[in-house]
Amino acid sequence: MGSTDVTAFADLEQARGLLDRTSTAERVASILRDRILEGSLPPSTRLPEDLIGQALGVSRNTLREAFRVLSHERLLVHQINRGVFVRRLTADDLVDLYRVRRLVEVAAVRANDRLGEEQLRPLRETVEEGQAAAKDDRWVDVGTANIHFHLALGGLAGSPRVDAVLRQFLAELRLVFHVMNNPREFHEPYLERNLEILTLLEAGDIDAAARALEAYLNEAERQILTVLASSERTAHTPR
Amino acid sequence: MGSTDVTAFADLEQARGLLDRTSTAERVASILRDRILEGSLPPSTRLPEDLIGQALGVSRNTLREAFRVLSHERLLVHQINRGVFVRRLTADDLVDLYRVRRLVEVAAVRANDRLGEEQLRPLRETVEEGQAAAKDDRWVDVGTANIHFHLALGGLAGSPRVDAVLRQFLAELRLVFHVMNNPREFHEPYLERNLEILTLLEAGDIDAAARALEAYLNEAERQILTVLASSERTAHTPR
DNA sequence: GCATATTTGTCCGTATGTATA
DNA sequence: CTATACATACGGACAAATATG
Repeated sequence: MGSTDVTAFADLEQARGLLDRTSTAERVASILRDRILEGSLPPSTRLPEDLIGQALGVSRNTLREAFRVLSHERLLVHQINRGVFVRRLTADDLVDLYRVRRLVEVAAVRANDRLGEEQLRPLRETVEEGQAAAKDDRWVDVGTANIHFHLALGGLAGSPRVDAVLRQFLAELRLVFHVMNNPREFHEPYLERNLEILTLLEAGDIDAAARALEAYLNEAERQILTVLASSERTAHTPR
Repeated sequence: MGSTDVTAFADLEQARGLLDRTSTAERVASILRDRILEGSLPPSTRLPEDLIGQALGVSRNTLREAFRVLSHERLLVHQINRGVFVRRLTADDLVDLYRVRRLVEVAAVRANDRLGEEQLRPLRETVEEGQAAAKDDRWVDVGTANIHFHLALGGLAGSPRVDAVLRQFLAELRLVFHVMNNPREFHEPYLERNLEILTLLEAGDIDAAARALEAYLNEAERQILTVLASSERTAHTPR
């Protein structure tokens, strides 16, 4: 589309094109964020300033700025005089994340008496995104589409700030998805449940959709919690 | 407790005591945050790195780390190659902030079927905090107590993350309170309304309390919006 | 438990680019 | 349009904290 081929490197030079309206620190944060969310930097990974700085070709100062924002996003934890690590979620974190999801997503759905076409469209699109991924056995992408569906649900609140916080919470949640080592088994069942919620919303039954959503969240929480509990016994949190 | 007297300076040396578990950047962020929220750094104020760095006795690198976190908290805006400024809220921001307040605070209240004593206590304390401040004509403190009351309402969700985001949104909101130049006229009426909400909660009428809260928020939004609209015509936002 | 190596925290100097009087 | 002020980003320095043999 642009000059030659862009898809190859997802690195620093990426956004260096015509509109360089972002600082180096932001670009670095973006790269690290992607790496963390896709799982190539798993929880508890240490990120030494020297190493990462050289790998990305930026100075330590710039890198530290990027670390600050990712720490604020709760994707990294900053331990003073020890460095930064990829966050490892505890069971408490997981419980709290589902608590806020229930609060925010359900409230967003209930914020509407009925839904117009422009509100339903993103929901349909993300459901289809998941179905398409499933048909090609791209189960990790199914998980991503699932997150997009729930972001779209949150979008029903019609609030940029709700969008932002929900996006951040769902990103945080992805940190724990990596412990689910069978992505198909984990993500596939939710395809149907998302469709169910969508169908209820299309039928105008907001209340039933909200209750289905709540049930969905409760079950997902319980499912992850069992896996997480067993994995916490083996790998202990670094203090 | 420590060496001599500590209460005098609220500056850098503040937390330098026994437990120096915070970095300079965090302390700087904390100082600037306080200055912004108390209004001594009003919206649109520019914060040149050199000037502020010298004033606080920190290097520009450290200061930039602090700027990053405050930008992420939406108290500063970072304009590339131009520097950072204290955020000036637009009418859209205000509308969105009240939208999320309605969503989060009301949902937090409704999250409980009935309230126990440990849940009511912080609500009572913050109401009393406001009444005490009013009796002494400390109207700015009345505003602070009001924010504390609503934080306590959000606390009914029982979620650290809800607490954190609500705290941040209410901090952001304080940016606009400064345009209300008569703090008494602005804050005094809410004393009674907070008490009303508390009384309903004590009576166990969650639904009525939630509706009173919603009405409260609608009215406050409208009130600020009129003042803000007139002030926006005079002082224009710097792009 | 100690001595040493590594890494972070913080500062400074400086070159380059960008915005503005 | 030029001059000036300022932000961006880098690299080096060193003390203090932490990890390692």
